[in-house]
Amino acid sequence: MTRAEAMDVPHDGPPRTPDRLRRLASRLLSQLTTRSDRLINEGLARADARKWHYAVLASLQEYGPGSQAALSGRTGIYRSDMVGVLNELAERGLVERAPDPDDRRRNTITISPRGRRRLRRLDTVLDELHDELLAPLSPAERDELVRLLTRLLDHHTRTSS
Amino acid sequence: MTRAEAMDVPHDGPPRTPDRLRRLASRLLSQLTTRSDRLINEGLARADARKWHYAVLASLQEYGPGSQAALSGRTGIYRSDMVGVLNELAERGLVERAPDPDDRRRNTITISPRGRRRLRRLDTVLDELHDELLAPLSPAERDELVRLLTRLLDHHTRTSS
DNA sequence: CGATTGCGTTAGTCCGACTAACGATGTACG
DNA sequence: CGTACATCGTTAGTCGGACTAACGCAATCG
Repeated sequence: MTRAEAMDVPHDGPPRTPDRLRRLASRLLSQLTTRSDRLINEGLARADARKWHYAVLASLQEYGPGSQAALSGRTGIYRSDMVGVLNELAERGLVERAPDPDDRRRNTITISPRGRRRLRRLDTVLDELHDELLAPLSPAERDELVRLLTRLLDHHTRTSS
Repeated sequence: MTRAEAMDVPHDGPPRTPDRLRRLASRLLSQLTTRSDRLINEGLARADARKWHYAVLASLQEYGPGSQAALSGRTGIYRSDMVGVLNELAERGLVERAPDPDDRRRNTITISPRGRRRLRRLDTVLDELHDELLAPLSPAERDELVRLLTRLLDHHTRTSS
């Protein structure tokens, strides 16, 4: 059945990926994400940052101070992991953690001036990295990709979360 | 700058995700992939399979028998992890592992008739799962998505691998 | 008041990608 | 020929991300 196709790859040839796999959207997603994550993580590491840092700073900048739980909701970072992220941000003076006077169970997290500067810096770092990530696509195609991904993600978050 | 936007969410409102994050292609990819992986893994688990099984079976079907190293190359599974996958497949009688007479360092892996049946079954399982995954998109959009992802993946595999 | 709920935190699980090292074999070359 | 080097299968283990369990403590509800 597929015996004929085998002729395309005489004996040992380049180890090509089966067609069935290459067409699989789920596989394309995870393979690409692996590469994308590596690219982004390495890029951010070079700037002494991690993507969680960016997520938290952006969230604080756009929606103002909030409790750790609130940040968790906005960023998608699990509250269990939030502790560590905030520790890292606080160490670097990008964020301030103060007890909330209204509800002493929670901390109020505030972005510092240095945090704002940091955020701006990370914005450009991420821009460059995404330029690399999306290099083969035209601006229109990049938009289209983002549009499609957004629709899928929205669907799967509303439908099961 | 983003001070104005804060007005959209008065005091505590629904924990909405910052714009900066929602537009980030890398973030869309990893979030979506998390969901996609979960969907696929659970679906395959219900059929007593894992995606690696499918990858190996498909590779054997399309390119014929091969050494573990060859399968590693075709499927993208690390050779370290290959052992376990092949054990699982062999346990289920989907695959046969025989020493290669020409080179006694390697095993030749062959798909069994049962493996072929299995592959056909998994084909339809995956079809259904992808229908769920891509539900919000029209057929044309699904194609477009696959096209875009493929181009990106190809670019990043040729360019750094 | 007591029961329940929400918050921050610690610890730890699970899974996928990936590295290191090893024994057994095969290949190249002085 | 022999020795150095490469390859294959395998084991063990690292690392990062997503996620669960449980706890103490403060607030809130009935």
